[in-house]
Amino acid sequence: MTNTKRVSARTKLLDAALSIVRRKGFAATSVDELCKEAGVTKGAFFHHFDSKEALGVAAADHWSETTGAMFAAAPYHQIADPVERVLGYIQLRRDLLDGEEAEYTCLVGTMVQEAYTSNPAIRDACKTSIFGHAETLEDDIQAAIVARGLTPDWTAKSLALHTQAVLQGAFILAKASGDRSVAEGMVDHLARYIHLLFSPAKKV
Amino acid sequence: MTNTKRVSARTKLLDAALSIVRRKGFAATSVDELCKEAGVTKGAFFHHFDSKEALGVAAADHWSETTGAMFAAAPYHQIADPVERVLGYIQLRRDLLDGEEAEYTCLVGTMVQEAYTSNPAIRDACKTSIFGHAETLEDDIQAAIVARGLTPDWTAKSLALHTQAVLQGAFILAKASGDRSVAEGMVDHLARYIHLLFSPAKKV
DNA sequence: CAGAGCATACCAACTGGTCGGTATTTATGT
DNA sequence: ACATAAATACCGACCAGTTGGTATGCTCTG
Repeated sequence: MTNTKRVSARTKLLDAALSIVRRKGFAATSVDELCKEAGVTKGAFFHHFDSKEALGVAAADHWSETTGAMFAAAPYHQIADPVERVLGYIQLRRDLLDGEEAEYTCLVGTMVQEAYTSNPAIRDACKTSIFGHAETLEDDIQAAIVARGLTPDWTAKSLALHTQAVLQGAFILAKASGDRSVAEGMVDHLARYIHLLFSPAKKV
Repeated sequence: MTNTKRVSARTKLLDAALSIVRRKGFAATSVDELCKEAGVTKGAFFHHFDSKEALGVAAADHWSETTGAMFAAAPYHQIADPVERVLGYIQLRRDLLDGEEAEYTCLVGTMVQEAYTSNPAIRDACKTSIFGHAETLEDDIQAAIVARGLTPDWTAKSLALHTQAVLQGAFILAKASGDRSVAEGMVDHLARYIHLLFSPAKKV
């Protein structure tokens, strides 16, 4: 729709939202604060977004796009064995925990807790982001099931969602403890679970 | 300290906080709203709590006490086999997902996401609640390790925390999707993981 | 000059918090 | 047992600052 020459105020506001909302939550983040961080005025804000709620929806979409592009370009996709590919994804998520300071958490996981009853539009945008990302894992998991000749009593979809649940939960424990390394322990358990599920040493 | 004959305003405010904060988040819950729900006035609020922040800390503590008492009284503790006892806990958590309308989520998991950078006192109270609850599982898991004669490369503590991460993450996915049954799928995966870890069919 | 992009000034509603006062217990002295 | 003093619990009007949102106008570019 818009051309967005240079760095538009809209993009700067969305980036500011990603940063501040992840730290403080959506409700605690004021429009003024967003504008100050982005270096624009309130007039610019309400020129690009009809309301603070609309900014929340746009931020969730923006999050889906940026993270989606990042995971799509990740090298783990080139691993031949589908089981190793799934484990490659989990290893990537583990590596990301050591990333930039306090920039490791998930925007939509944070927002949806505040919005799931009071703000359907934001909740739906968060839902699309989380479940859409899970779908990118589903094919690899299904291929892994076929490759190992399994006939599990669980679905590829449910396991893909389980990985997201573990990651979201790991973020919460990391935030509560103030120590990101505890999250690594959770991800290690997840990797071990995947390993056990697809291990040929299983019988009965 | 206080005797709290009848139903004191303090208790009513804490109960109101449990209800509203879990639905809307801490920042989006106003003091006025809390008072209205509790049926008391602002004077009562600031008589019992120095600030809204102090209410948040007290609510987290209140949450720890009520849920702690509930889990302590649960029948799964009487299961003889420690592995089955751990699975009994997970089954209980699964059953709770079908509980009262929108009353299945965790107060401290919601609050800590908003408070972990901006409010150390609340964050610490949430940390104590989550990690304290995890500790009640640790002994059973350790006993299970001994009972099965395992020498795992993971600790009872890390597995206890992993269960909490799965549950917290399951809440987020349930909120995002508006469907609590997806959370059941995550818990089932957790139960399967526990089963595989302590399964005697494992080798190498 | 038309319209997108943005800035400034402004507003009503709401925010957390204060303050003087009153009702209700509880503690104490006799 | 009873009066009284002293806390404690609670009320509700009020406040200054902040909130999301608006109205208007300037300034570019095509």
